[in-house]
Amino acid sequence: MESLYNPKIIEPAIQARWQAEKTYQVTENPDQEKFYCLSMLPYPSGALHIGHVRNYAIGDVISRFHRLNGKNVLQPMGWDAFGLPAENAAIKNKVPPAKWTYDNIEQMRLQLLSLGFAIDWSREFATCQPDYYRWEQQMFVRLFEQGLVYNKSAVVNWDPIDETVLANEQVVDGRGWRSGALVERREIPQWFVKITDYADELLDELDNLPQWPDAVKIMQRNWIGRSTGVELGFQLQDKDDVIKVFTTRPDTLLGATYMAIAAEHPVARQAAQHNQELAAFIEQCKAAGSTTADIETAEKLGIATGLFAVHPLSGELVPVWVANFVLMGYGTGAVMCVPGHDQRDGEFARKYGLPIVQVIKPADPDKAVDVQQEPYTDYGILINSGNYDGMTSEQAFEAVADDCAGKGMGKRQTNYRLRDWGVSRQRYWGCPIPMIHCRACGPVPVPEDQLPVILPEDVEFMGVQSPIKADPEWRKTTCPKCGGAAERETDTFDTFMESSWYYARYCCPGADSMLDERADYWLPVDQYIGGIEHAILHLMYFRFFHKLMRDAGMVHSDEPATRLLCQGMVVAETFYREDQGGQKTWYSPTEVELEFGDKNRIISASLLSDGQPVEVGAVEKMSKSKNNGVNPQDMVDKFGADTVRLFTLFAAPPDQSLEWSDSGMEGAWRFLRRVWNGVYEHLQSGRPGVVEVDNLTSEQQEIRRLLHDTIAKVSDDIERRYTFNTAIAAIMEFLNHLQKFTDNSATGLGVAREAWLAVTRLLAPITPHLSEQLWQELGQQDDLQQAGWPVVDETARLRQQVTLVVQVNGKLRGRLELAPGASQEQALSLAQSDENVSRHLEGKVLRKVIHVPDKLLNLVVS
RNA sequence: GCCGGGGUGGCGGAACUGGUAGACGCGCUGGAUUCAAAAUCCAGUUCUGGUAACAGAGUGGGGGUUCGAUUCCCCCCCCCGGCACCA
Repeated sequence: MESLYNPKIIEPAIQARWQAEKTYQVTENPDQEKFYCLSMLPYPSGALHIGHVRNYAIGDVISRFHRLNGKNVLQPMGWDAFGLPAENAAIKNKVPPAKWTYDNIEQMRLQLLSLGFAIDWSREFATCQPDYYRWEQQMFVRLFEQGLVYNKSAVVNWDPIDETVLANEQVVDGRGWRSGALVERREIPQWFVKITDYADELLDELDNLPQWPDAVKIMQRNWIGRSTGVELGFQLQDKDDVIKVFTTRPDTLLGATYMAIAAEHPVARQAAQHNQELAAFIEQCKAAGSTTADIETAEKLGIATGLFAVHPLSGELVPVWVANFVLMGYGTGAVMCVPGHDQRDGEFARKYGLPIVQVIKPADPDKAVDVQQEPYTDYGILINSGNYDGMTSEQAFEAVADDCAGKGMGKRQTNYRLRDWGVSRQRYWGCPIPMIHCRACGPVPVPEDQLPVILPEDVEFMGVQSPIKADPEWRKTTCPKCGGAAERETDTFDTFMESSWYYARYCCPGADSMLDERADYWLPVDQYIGGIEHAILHLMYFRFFHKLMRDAGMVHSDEPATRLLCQGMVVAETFYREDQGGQKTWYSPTEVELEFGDKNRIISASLLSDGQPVEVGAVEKMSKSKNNGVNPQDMVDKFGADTVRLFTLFAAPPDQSLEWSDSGMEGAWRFLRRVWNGVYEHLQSGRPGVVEVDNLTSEQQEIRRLLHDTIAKVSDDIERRYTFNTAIAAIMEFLNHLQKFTDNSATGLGVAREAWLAVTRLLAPITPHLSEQLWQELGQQDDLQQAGWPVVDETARLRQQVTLVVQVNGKLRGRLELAPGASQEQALSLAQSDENVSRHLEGKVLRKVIHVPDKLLNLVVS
């Protein structure tokens, strides 16, 4: 055995063996329990970042743990290859998006290989390959035929200078990021998939996901936002139009004093034809941002249309306003406003001097309410509501709903905040939407035998215009229905489409249909791992698509993933200098030297190159723009993959953000070297003898007790708790004890051998290269995989003594060592004879004794 | 603005079901080794007072429940993620 730990030699050798022996390639084996461990597939940006390393290190620990426990573990990898960055890179570097993407994949695959993940690479694919996306086109065509796909106009960000649609992130302070033009809201026809048809199931099924984080389930519940209420019609005065609204508070209906409609509402448009002021306001609304955050943070503005609607119950006339906080895409594009009992309606009414009427009073008569100042939004008792006076809100809800229904003015309805999934993108680098527009027949799906509609890859992509939109030849086709000249759809799919079913395709490489029977063996995913930023959108589409595939008979479970782990971001310190113009230049932490003052607080930072000071910024998510990223490849080259893996797992629990630390890396490196040296010295100490567990010294018993406590803790931390940081801490703690155990008798060496063999395997999911090497050095004939995960010897864990904490009035005053199972009387008399405890009891009366056996004794005195 | 998460020593974090706050690691201090340095090893390290034993304070701030609260409840502050075209 080499005396020095040298990962540069052992890691590539072991990786080469894994590759040659296809160690991690798996096939369906009905006789073996399967475990499908999936990490979210990366976007091939060109360089692996620490966030990827963290994600895949977590997945690898879980995969390897279950492999060691005898399961048939599938851990695949692929590439989320369509998307906006490839187009941006193409413009910048004058390289076709496809070439840029494939080159990046090559680089990133090498980086992943050097980290030693137990991945079945034979299943790899990129989502931009026609062999992949053709099945998603087929799915879309079938959904269209089932009526689950429809076309409607929806708002996009329009850049009037570049004449292109911008993504939300391409809009900076209301302007196009390249052109600087003020961005407009514009409506264009787009394709939608009816996810709302599955809203109830997506909501209710969350209760069947006990192993998903509560945070994710709560966010999804709120996102779907199911509410029950009443849809009401307000007849316009002297017109045929009826404005429909939805309300969850029909009990407040008599308090409705005005209505608000969206700028895009047909009634608003019509009214604007004879009202210049209104037309100008509608134009102004178009110029505002379109995201929910923009709308809800913007100042609430409105204007009267001059129209009045008839209140469905009172028959009174209420004014109709256009307001910037009502959106056409939501519900009916109109709301009834009850300023006495709704926060936003109240603010708006006070601002524009609209009448406020109280119709609910608190059930508690002592509670003072002045709705002119502050709306009362809770349920209560009805007042000023005619026949409904005196009813509770709950009773009035039913009565009002019934009465409106009776008059034909409304109906009970379930409403969702969730909107249908708009899948159209006006971009080139995406999966072509397989539709044909025929003048005679309207939209017609591409027949299945003509799929896939292939995206041309060898294109010049110099500007903002999509090459398939710019090329009249690509568009030209014939209508499958009438045979006449027709045009292809030139929009492409939202990339969430590809990432919604890749997990299933991994199960069936090369299948000549979307999926085949192999999917039944592997699905559902047993463990899914990815960033918390995907808690709503991706994970909702992923669950939705699984249900679509289930209803198409392709999969036979209701949910795609049984257990979910969301990891936090990777953050690092930032440093910058600001010039006179306020422009910040960001410096990499590697270029900066820190000076520490009193209590090791950072007092100043300076640039290594010129010695001049730099400002210390916030600790932020690693990014190119803040120049605070760390290249994992540099770290692997310097310390080896095992050290990088160990540090990223040790520095924080997986669901919290991870702060990068160079010295922390060195600590991880030091630990692995201590493990190596420990095995080396153990092997030098002589031949281990047989361990007879009934015939051990107390020291030998103690080290075995600590070992088996450690095995139990590490197993639980990895399998149930996912706290890899505490698992590693427990191994470190045990190593500290093991190094002090210097019993070189034959039995002592036997106990030490048992410990080293266990430590090697406990570390195997985390530092697989080191563990495999040490396993061999320890003279094992079988490979580590066959030996499996260490087994806990419960009898070794039995304690002779436990520590009982003694408190007086809740304050720690002493500790007692006693045999487990001691009674309260025994504990109390021992405690009273303790010097420090009795000092605090002196002159006091014992009022109460609280005894938690083998843990704590609290003496309450006065 | 709305939804979700977080805040504990100089730093990353631990305390799993209401029961010893600070495990483990980093950093720092002192010592051993060395011609010297690196590396390694040993000891110490929440704060205040005390040689020490020990005492007091302490988990973002304020209040509450409890024999006992980092943990449960109420109010507030700050940071992070998401908000439907970044992935």
